[in-house]
Amino acid sequence: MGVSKTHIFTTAQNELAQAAKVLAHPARIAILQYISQQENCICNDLVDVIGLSQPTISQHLNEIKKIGLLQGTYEGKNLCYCIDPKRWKELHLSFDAFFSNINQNCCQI
Amino acid sequence: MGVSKTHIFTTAQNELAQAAKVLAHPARIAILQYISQQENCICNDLVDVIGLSQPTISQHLNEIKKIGLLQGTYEGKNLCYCIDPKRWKELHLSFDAFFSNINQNCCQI
DNA sequence: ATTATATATTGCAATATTACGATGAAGCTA
DNA sequence: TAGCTTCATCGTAATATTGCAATATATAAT
Repeated sequence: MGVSKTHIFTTAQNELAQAAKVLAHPARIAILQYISQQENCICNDLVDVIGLSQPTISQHLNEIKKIGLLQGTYEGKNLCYCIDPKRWKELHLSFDAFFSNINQNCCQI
Repeated sequence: MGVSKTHIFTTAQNELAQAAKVLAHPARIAILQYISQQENCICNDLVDVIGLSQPTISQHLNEIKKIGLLQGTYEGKNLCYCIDPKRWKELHLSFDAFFSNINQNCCQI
């Protein structure tokens, strides 16, 4: 089989899992960390900074873009990728809500 | 190739990605949410609550256990799985630090 | 128009993940 | 002991992910 049974879970559960999946690769963590620290940036920077090939970086950027974390505009021949701060904040809140919701009294030993 | 080049990233980046990978499946989100709300729980509960087979639940629990998020003890024939609140807090802080670290001035449009 | 540079897409190979039936191991109950 | 319950592990099939070479596309500069 190998297919995730997404239909048996809630939308919120699927969305959080989807977001986590984007963060579930060190290259994408590194890319997001780098981008979030720049005034602007282009893909070619990332190839040098991260150390993966240009097609691979492009694919990772695409994954990040899929969950709306990037906003990009062409400036001349260079593509300027930036974090969408609104979406970033949304995800921050989602993860925070998930981690905040825990019963600390669960069978302590 | 298909192998993640973990060696070109920092330990922190790999660890955060590894933690995110555990959250990158709706079943594991659901399991964690369920367990964190219970005083204690057994795998058989989860099979009914989540709706996946017992071996699949067992595998998911194992993934969650790998990053130290579960502490479990046998109580009679039943296994009592619980969240490790210390580890939970650690991960909460890691994700929080990641999301807090953003330069909001990045080329806004 | 031609060339150079930057990014996207395609195709493919290697590996990882997801899921479950079958089976095994461990403990309880009678 | 025999049967039952609970959970882990094995084996296997389907699908997803990761990575890159090759190639395509798009803009800039000459």
